[in-house]
Amino acid sequence: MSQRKPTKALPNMAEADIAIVRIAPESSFKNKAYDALKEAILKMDIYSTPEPVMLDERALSERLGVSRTPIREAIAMLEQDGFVKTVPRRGIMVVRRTKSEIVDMIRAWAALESMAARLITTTARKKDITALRDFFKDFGKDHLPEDHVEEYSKANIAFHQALISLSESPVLVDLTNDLLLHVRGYRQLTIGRKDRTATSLPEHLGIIEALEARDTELAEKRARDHTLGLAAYVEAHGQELFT
Amino acid sequence: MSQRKPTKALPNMAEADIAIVRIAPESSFKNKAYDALKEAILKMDIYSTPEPVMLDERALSERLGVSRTPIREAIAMLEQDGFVKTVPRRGIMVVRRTKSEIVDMIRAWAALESMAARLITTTARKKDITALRDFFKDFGKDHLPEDHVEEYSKANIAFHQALISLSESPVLVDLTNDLLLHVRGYRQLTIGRKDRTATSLPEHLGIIEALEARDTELAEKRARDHTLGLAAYVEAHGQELFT
DNA sequence: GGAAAGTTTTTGGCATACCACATGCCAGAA
DNA sequence: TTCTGGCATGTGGTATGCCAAAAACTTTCC
Repeated sequence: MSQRKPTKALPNMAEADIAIVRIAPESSFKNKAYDALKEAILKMDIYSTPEPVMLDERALSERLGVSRTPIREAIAMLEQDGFVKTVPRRGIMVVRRTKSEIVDMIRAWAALESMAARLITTTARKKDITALRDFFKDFGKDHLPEDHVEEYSKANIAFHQALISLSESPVLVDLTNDLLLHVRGYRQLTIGRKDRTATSLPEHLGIIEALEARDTELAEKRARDHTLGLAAYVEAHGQELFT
Repeated sequence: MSQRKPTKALPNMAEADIAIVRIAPESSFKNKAYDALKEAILKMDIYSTPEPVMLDERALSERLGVSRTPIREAIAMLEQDGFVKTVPRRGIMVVRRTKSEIVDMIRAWAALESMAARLITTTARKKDITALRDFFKDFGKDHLPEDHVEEYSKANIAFHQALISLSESPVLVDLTNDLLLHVRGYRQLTIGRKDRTATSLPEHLGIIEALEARDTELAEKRARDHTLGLAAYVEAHGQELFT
């Protein structure tokens, strides 16, 4: 490897200064297809119909304007994620999770989030922890969460994601996001329920207080119990959602 | 779109009741390639060479005797797993993890395993818990773990996997297995170290005791602290492994 | 009529051809 | 000798076409 002699930095070409921006690498069709399909799957309500939702390679390739090859690669990736399942000569079906699977995922989420809380007590900055309260600053006596379920649900998700992020652990962040994507299909049906919403906010504040107090064990426990509470709720009341 | 006539659901074939198992769909080339490549990647020592290990689609397709298409689909899956990273027109490289990434993964593992321990105290059968001791029954005063590092390391992994399995949580099992696959490359270099091995076995026994006692909080704490101890160990002593 | 047999259509799996871009080598200019 | 542009070559990306199996549809025959 030859050393580059630091001669004159640039030849004195005045025109070299023209605004040249790095050209965009622009993602491949494979990745574009992956993103598009993933979004579509997350958006559709797969539990509203009795029979499973099927996908068709050729139809998709036509809809997206690319050939089947990148579509198939995207499908292979989605299958790794557990969003679809392809059966040879039958079709590609969007995976429907059972209630116990969802509960199981929420438990894993609880595990990861409690670890995040633990880490936060030892590394996060005070101001970042306090900032978590902002997600709920719009809610109060005259703006109750249980009266604005939709709005609260969004704040809820944002809070949890921000919380995990504070751990500065990429693995925890990624794993949790993956789990949330799978669970989210139900969230609009379960998290938002009035009876749970009422207890949710105080618990969140309790977690933040423990974090601020740098009480590792307490923060971990509160984070865990809060999310395990959701798991128990889904387990108890989610039956009607899985007709 | 033509309506599908709901004719008779099933013909009454009495002989359909004999134990016919769906004939093996005999995995596709895509999946075979995925398995083969995954195994090969896990087996290779990617940290021994300075420059990254590269894969070549065409070479692989020739070696495995299939076309590039299934190979590419397998690569796409491995990329989802985080084992490889493909850069357009440059190549496919086996991902090398940094020390902090490994430590991060071990922390997530600790989170999941402590949740598993928690669940086990409430659901597992006594005999299954007790059976966990068997993994270490060969070790004693005249057969010290620190003198049979390789053997102990295997028992160690088997123990942890059996432990997680007892939780009967597919999500915890899968997530942990994935993490272990990534961490394992280091395990032979770190877990097996004498100084840590000596403290490992007593900690394992401590976990088992807490499980048997159905002490949820204690079991969770011991499982967590044990694995966090490994994380701390790697963080402190693993530097030389990431030259 | 209706069921069995035959035919067409659908659908994912795979192979192959070609494309675009990154690199490296090299001849020719400076 | 050094630098520069062109060209050969390597590598992943994409488009197509064909195949086999399963499902859907038609025809035939009792």
